[in-house]
Amino acid sequence: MSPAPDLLFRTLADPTRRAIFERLCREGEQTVGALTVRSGVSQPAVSKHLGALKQAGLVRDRHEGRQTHYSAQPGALDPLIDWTSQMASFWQRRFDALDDLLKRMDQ
Amino acid sequence: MSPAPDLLFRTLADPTRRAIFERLCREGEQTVGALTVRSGVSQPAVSKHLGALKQAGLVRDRHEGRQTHYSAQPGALDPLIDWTSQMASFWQRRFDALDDLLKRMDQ
DNA sequence: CTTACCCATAACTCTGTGGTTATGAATTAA
DNA sequence: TTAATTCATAACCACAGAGTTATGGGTAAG
Repeated sequence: MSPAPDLLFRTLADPTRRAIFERLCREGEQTVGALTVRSGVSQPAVSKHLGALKQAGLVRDRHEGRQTHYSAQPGALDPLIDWTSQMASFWQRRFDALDDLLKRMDQ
Repeated sequence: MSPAPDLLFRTLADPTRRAIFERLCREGEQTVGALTVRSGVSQPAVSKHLGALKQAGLVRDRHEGRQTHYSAQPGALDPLIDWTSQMASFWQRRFDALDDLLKRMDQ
């Protein structure tokens, strides 16, 4: 199996970090300074969160002069979608099996 | 917005706990003892994880004599699915807007 | 009744990590 | 050149929480 879901869950578990990612998804590319405003934490904290998001493949950075622009990398959520639908399918499969069993018992 | 995604992400972020949930999804209802075997941790640790999963609405417990049976509660993953598709839609919307802009500039 | 078993809780330890301030590197402005 | 800015890194602190062992409550078995 892919080890990807683990890193994604860990990275998105922190509310501050997830809020930053949500802002990048909603509002598009942002500089570190812009993200720091109304983030509730200091600029170094934001930088560390962005580093974590980048390592998880959730964001991309683009250097332009002395400022760095970050943007969301939506495709990185795919392993998460895969995992959830897989869990759902496991449940569905067992449900179907139970359904079959009940039908056969009914005969 | 629903505060649900936060609890779900936090709960599923721990590998041991997520593994327990995965086993319940794959193999169906299990007792605490059965889950402890090959979990890699002690029985009290498993109990605590099950408590966290229950509080997040991810599992149900059923008491039968002196043993407790736990089973996955798949519908609880819905907020996670909603959140991911919402993030994807934000991205898509901005992509569409950019697309429009480029089309208009092209005229 | 006594013993054995299953699970949950309590009490505690220790690591991971999110937060801070301080500082430096790189770039732009004066 | 000097000063001001933007961001990243370093060093440190504090707390959350995942793990452990010890123990007790409840149920089944002898």
